[in-house]
Amino acid sequence: MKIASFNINGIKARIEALPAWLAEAKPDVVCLQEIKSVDDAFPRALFEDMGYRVETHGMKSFNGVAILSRLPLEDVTRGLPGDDEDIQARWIEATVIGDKGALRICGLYLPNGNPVPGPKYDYKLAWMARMQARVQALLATEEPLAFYGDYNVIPEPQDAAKPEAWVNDALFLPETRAAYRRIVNLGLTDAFRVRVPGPGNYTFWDYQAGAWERNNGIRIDHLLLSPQAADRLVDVGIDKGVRGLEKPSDHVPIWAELSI
DNA sequence: ATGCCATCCAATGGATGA
Repeated sequence: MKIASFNINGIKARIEALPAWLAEAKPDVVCLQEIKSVDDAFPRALFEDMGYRVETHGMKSFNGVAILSRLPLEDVTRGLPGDDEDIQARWIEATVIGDKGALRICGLYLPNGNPVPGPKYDYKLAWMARMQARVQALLATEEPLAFYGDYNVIPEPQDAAKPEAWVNDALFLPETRAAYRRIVNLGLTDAFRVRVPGPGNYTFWDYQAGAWERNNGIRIDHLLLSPQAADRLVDVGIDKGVRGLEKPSDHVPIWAELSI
């Protein structure tokens, strides 16, 4: 199955670009971030008519995640465990039923965290600790797992065109990268990085200052796989061309083909 | 650079993003 992650920066603004990419890329499952819509306002029928089941976890104005799937979904849950006070819509899980087995997929929109220091950065680090606990709990099942989404983390200097510009940013601070490594080091595989070494692979280009035209990008959207899912990894890619089309998101889709 | 662009909501600007 081909599974993608795409931060669309608003479903209303991407009402043409998202279906166009789906028709071209034909993913079986897509994790969306920043739908910026309440569940009732999400244009479900548009995607159902294309053959996708639609599961949303939205809120007014900001954040919001969703899973679109042409394969059956079971046991959909919403929200990242660990803080009943947290009302931000950033986490959704579902079990996808493939031809050769099941995959538990978690779609996530990890907090940005800027400015640093401050409550937003504290929230980011606390959220990452909660995610670490959730990943650890799921890994105990020894089932194939996929954690797809916008991590708002630049893992290494080679993941930014200008790493020096990010040294004081919440996406690249040593404490952020260490928190990200604590998650990866539970035993997850960065599906893109194990297949494509080297610099120059980005998933985000700012709208400002001609970042796209200058290829001033960063790699912050990641596909992390549990050992049982990584065993099934067939191919990966970043659909970079989407960034140059009409009315694009500032992120582009990233995908992996798994033999499941 | 501390917001050059974009989005959303609501109001003719503010909050947010990365």
